[in-house]
Amino acid sequence: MTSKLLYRFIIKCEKNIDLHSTLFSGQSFRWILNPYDHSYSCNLIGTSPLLLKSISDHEIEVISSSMSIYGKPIEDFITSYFTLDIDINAVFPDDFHSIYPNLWEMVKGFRSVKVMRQDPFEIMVTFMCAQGIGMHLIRRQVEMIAERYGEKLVFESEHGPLTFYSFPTPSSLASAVVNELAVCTNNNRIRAANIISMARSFESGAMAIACVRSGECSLDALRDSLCVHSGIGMKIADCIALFGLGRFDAFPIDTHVKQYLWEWFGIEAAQRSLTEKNYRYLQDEARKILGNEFAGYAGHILFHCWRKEVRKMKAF
DNA sequence: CTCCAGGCAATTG
DNA sequence: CAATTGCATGGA
Repeated sequence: MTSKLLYRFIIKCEKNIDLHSTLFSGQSFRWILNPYDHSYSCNLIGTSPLLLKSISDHEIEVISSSMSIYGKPIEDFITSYFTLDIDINAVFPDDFHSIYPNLWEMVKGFRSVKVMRQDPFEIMVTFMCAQGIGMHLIRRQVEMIAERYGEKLVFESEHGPLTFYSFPTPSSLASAVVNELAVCTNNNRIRAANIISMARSFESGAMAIACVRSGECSLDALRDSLCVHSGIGMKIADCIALFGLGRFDAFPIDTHVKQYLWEWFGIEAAQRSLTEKNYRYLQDEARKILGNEFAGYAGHILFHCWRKEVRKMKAF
């Protein structure tokens, strides 16, 4: 099936946005970098492929065969997806730079990284694949899931055909077989079964309802409704809230966050293991430093800065 | 060879 | 409570 790319949009951003860092900062696992022209491409659930390219620090070129995505005009979708509506100056507390001047020198260069408002179901699946393995393997799993269970679309570009796979719908994964899905999940059958079970719940309504109400309820209540499902613990529930449900107050703590809470902020409890009690305690401590409203947004910028500047991690 | 990668759940002391 | 173990693979 081949169709032509028809529509071209230029999105203007008031603030600087670094597309590459944003798309490869560890929150999105399936954007592809096109080496020919340094554009980025992805095919979301039930949409036509999306091609993005930086025109300047303040402009993004968007090419799509459709005028809208998820029922929104492209401009509105991009603004929401990349949270261009969020004022970066409101993300870190006003006194942060004066309390941590040395840290701020390093962190401020990463403020163009955006936390995105991604699709809840896609985020659930991808972060359920992110347990105890490296970023490289996580990306491979998500790519394989899309190739095997998504819809194939081929577009003709000036450089030749480009093949895309949409992210699978909930019903597509709900009807998957454990042994076949496990091929895509690092041969981990437990993980595959958990994803199938979650997809069925999403399809039948329980998870969908939790998502619809996610903006109104407390963070604790939202996390509890997500943690009901096998394979979703507190960390992944917080990731779903932050990256998939636009809850920028959610503050997931993983090995990297744990490390910088000790190294940068001297929180001694961060040296101990992440038991449930300690996890909650560390979140409270983090909110004292980063505030409540954008704790997770700021935390992700710190996460990306830690991995790249301190750990010197090269992998996406 | 060992250790660690964006953990979770079940078991044991 | 806290600590340990199985789940799986690959790269440093």
